[in-house]
Formats: sequence, structure tokens, C-alpha cells
Amino acid sequence: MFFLKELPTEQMVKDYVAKTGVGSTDTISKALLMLREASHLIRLLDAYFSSHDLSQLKFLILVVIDREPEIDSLRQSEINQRLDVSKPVLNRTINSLLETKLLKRLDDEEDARAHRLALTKKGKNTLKQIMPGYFELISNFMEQQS
Amino acid sequence: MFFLKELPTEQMVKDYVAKTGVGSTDTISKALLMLREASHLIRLLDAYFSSHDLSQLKFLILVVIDREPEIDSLRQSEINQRLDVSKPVLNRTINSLLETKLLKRLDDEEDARAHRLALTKKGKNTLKQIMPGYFELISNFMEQQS
DNA sequence: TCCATTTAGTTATCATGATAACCAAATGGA
DNA sequence: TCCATTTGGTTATCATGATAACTAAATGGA
Repeated sequence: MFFLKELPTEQMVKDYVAKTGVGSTDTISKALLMLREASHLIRLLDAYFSSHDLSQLKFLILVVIDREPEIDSLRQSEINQRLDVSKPVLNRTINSLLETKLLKRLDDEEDARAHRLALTKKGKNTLKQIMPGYFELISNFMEQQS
Repeated sequence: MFFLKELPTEQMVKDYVAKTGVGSTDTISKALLMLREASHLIRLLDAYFSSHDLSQLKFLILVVIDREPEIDSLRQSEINQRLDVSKPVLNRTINSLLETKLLKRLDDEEDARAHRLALTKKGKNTLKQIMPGYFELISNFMEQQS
């Protein structure tokens, strides 16, 4: 998350770059702009997910299971290969999705330590219901920029 | 923070857009790319700050006080006008900066409820020491993209 | 002037990210 | 086959974001 409400002016960046002797003003300004734009979008997305009792991470867990081409379930470790988040956080978040019945847990035939995680009907419905608003939010946001 | 390790392929976005009837494939893909690029940069920045016993927010608090043109101190509420973060988080983080002696607290002559927050010598030194690496990190990152 | 409202800061509590350290099952080389 | 290592998952603890609700001082209109 990036927090500066007012980005440093071109002049300030130029001064800092001159003072430290590092980088180019253009590159730095572009990066700061990008950070702020992304933070803004992330805030909007978080608010959107939260209004549906979800979070960014919960949404993505549902998505990666849903988008799997051949099978309809994944192990925790397989989800972890697809999402850049720590094991304990993933574990906790999956438990929360199990509690709210968006996911269900199946035994893993091949490994007694593991379970397979699949979307419930409720999970599929939730995803279907949320997706349009998600795309719409992103589209609207990108339009307003530029 | 954005977590997808592999972005959805162009085709997948196209399918989702077609299924939901919302947005344009290009715009969505561009937004997802931007989110991932920003998340990556934020991770690098967090790691950098953390290696100097700081955080993104702590750094920015020091910066907004330091970049003030006429005065060398700000109230908590004035910092809050410049940074997009909640009051309690700002309060907690300022306390941490006071404990580590990067900030000092002065009385506010005009308002008995408020205090003025100024950089200590240690705070100024830390900032001066960190700034070059900060710009360098951003420059390097932006070069690697593109 | 006096009291209702606003403002500055703080506390309590929760959500969601991380790392370290652990158990138990699976694996694989001597 | 047996034990060391790897792998899947979990627990404990911490960092850092949020909101709600509070105190005390400042402010401003009747």
C-alpha cells in the first residue's frame, strides 16, 4: 500500500535525485504514479470484496480452483503454487472459506496428509455473482485514469 | 497486495469478459499487469525498509516532515492530511518512531491537545542514509520491466 | 457566557499479512 | 528395510492495516 496523498512534485524528485545522485527523475516519477494508481485500485477492490464478505485473497483462492481446466479441486499446496502468499495465511484463509461453506474439503486418495479443496455450489454461485462487478470496477477505474 | 503468480492468459480474460459481458479484454489485462508490477515493487520496497528497521509508512512519515518547506515539525493531524492512513495506525507508528528516537515530540504552543513532531538528528541521518538506496531500487526495478 | 459541536489524539478490538518452529506422512538412498 | 530428508499442513507469535468509540481541549453561535 502506498500512502502519499500528494505525490512529490517533479521539482522535488529532481532535487532528491540530484542530492543522492541516483536514478532518473522520469523513472522515479513514473514509478510513484504507478504505485499510487495501484494502491487506489487495490483499495477499491478491497472495498468491493469486503461488501461481499470476501477479501482479495479469498476471491483469488476461489478463482484458481475454478479456473483449473481438468479437475475441480486443488490441494492447499497446489493453491500455494499459484498464489503468492505464505502457507499459514493460506491455511487460515482456506479454513475461513470452509467455515462459510464456500469451499468443501475432500480426502486425498494419494496422500493421507493432504486434502482436496473444491468449490461448493454456494462458492460457485458467489463467484458467478461477483465476477461482473469485479470487471466493471476495473474497467471504470481504468477509464477514469488516463 | 496482489497474489496471482501467473496472470490469467489473454484468452482466459477474454472468456471471462465474454461470460460476464463486462469490460474490455485490453483494459482488464492492463490493469492486472499494473497491479502485479506494483505489488512486486511494494514487496521490494518493504524488504528494503525492513532491512533498515523501517516500514513504508515510517519512511513516509519521516519524508513528509522532512520535505516541509518553512517549518521542521508537523502535528499528527497535519501528517494525516498528507498520508492516506487511519488515525490509529498513524498514532501507533509515530509512537514507535518516538521510541526509536527517530522523531521527537515538542509542545504545541497554540493547542494543548496537540504536539509537534520533528525529526531528531538520528532521524535526519537515517533518512539521508536510506534515500539513495530507495531511488536506486526503484530505478533498477523500472529498468527490469519494459 | 455557555453549551453544543468540532477537532486532536488515544484505546480497544479486529483483519490479514509474515516467519519460525513444529507434527506426521511420504520418499528415497544405504 | 530403515532411517534421514522432504513435503503437506498446522500452531504460535508478531507486524501493520482498519473501524468504533472514547477523552479532553478548542470553537462558535444563541
